[in-house]
Amino acid sequence: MNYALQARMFKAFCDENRLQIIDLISDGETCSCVLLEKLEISQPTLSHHMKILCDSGMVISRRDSKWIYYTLNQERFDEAKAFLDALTTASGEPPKKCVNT
Amino acid sequence: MNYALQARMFKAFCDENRLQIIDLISDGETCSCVLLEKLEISQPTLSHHMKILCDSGMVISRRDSKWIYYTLNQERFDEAKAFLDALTTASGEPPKKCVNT
DNA sequence: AAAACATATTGACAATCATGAATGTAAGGA
DNA sequence: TCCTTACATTCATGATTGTCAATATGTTTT
Repeated sequence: MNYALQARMFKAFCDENRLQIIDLISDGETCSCVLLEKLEISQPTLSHHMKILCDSGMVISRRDSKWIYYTLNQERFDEAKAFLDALTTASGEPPKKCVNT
Repeated sequence: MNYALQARMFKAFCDENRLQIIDLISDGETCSCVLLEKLEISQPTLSHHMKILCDSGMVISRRDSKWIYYTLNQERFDEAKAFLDALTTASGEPPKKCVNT
């Protein structure tokens, strides 16, 4: 099994600014300008993080004339949690003992 | 609120090799040598990943004479899942609308 | 004490990443 | 058409990361 996709998914959660963005968006659809107001980062940096969040599928964007609104993709978060559950559950295989006696 | 600790926690899940290690350990206490046998990485690289996993608190190590055995710290995984739940749940604050009209 | 084995640390390197200044693009208003 | 606003992209830079060879440390065996 290859874990590349899941590793990529968790990269969305590896940056404090992205975690704060997710937390803000979790309260409801949020405009870029509100995020920019609350985070102490530049506009290009915010744009960079939003691209990562959208590419990872965790966040969905919607354009309304000049503005862009973001929402959480709850399905993907559920997938992340389900993956963590599956990952940490014994998969039937008995734990192989140390190779050397 | 500061998300530095949580961002650090998720870094444990950001590498495919570490995800595979976690998956292997989830079947039961596992020796370094077994991990080294199953992963296609060098011994120093494995040691590096185990250090990250232990420092993040997700994995616990135990020495038995020459060998070191690893187990998952299930509590920490539960914390991670609980954090994801809290993060993606509306925190009461109504979503602030776009600053500009 | 010496050799063999298991794991950790150091050092070097290439790759990725977060950041912001400058610039580009798209949309609305004058 | 020009100007302003909102966001994206490009580019450069410093920091972090994953990797392995070489070496060190700790443990058991001979």
